[in-house]
Amino acid sequence: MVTKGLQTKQNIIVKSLDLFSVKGYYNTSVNDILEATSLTKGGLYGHFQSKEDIWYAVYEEAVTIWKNIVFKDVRNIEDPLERIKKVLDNDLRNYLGAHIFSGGCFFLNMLVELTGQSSTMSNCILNGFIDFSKLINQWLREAHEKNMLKPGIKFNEVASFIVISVNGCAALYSSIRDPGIWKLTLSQLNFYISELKQ
Amino acid sequence: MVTKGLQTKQNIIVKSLDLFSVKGYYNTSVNDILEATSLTKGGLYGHFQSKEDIWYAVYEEAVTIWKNIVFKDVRNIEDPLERIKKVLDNDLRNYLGAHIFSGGCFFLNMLVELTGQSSTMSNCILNGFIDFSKLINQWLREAHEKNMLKPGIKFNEVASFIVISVNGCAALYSSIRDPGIWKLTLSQLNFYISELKQ
DNA sequence: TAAATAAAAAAGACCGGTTGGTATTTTTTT
DNA sequence: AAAAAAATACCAACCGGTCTTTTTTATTTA
Repeated sequence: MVTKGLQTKQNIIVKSLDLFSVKGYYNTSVNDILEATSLTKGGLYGHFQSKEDIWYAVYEEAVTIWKNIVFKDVRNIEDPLERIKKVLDNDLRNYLGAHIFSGGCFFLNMLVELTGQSSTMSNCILNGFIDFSKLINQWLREAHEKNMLKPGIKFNEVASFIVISVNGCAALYSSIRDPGIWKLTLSQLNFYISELKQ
Repeated sequence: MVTKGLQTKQNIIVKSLDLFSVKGYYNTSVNDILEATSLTKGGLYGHFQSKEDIWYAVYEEAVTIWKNIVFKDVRNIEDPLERIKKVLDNDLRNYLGAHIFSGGCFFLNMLVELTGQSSTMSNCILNGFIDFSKLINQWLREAHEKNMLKPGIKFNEVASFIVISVNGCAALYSSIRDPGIWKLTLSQLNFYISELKQ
């Protein structure tokens, strides 16, 4: 059974996620969260010890949401390169382009804001990107072992470059808000991947 | 002759540029600027009317510095594709990789932070990126007119994709601080551009 | 060249409002 | 009736910004 308290806690997380993605962590005040949740100080601080604690809960929630979207209908794809293309399509079309978070990509926004401010928080984000890059790297190696790639391809560099491009897209799309941005990124990334094939 | 006041004003701009690039605009307090410049409230507000006014002056300064680095030894390059490569090399190696601003790329950091907060300030940054993209677009068209490119290349998409990738690189490099990041971006971007040739 | 003076620059005290966070009391669920 | 949840009042520190006074700088005059 879901108690009232857990419902409230979840609501704090969901509302804060939206606020953080739009206004950023530092420029979102605890008061903003109180307004969004119709709570008072006492009500909020009964569920979390600090604003930073809210952020960690928000991060976990964001990861869960992101994974559900990005890895949808992916694991069953045989061709590793097609698998990568599908993940990128999910990420740019169904995550970024679908405005899952009002402020764009929560992770990119937070990485940029928190770098140089809080190493624990920014490392949290960074590790997520590194894991994502490692997964693509692994799929590229799989493609290589199936003799699908040109010789001399550096998997880790390609994987990092893909993650980098996706994040650059997130940065510019959040600001421009023209679907052409993620569409062009998708098509150029597909071109780039196709040029890896032999 | 350079008066004392102009020296102080320039110092405020330089110190604020560094602070904004590291801590961000909102998380840099006027007090931080006072500490960095060894000024007091009265001394600072004699030169600028508001914190936002400081930001605009900082932006102008950052643009000047960036242009001087990125367009160094570029205009005299005949081959338009080599010209693009040189600009990217300057941007990633001599601007981003050389830590011209302590916090990484001032423009990317500000775009992410200010989007959704101040449309006037974020548009200021955005227009800079659009101009940069237009310039690359123009050079690509030049390459096309010299029959250097494969048929069917969409110049504006390629130009946007290059700007997007460079910004993604800035986001991740600021956080990871491993030169491998901008080096790999450079090499993959060069590969990508080489695949545009016929 | 040195003193006088006008103007520029900087100092410092102060303002209302907001920040994240705490402790206690009241209300609502179990 | 016990426990969980929420409300309320409060805190010191800090926010961006203003105003008046003092100090320094630059210019003029003797």
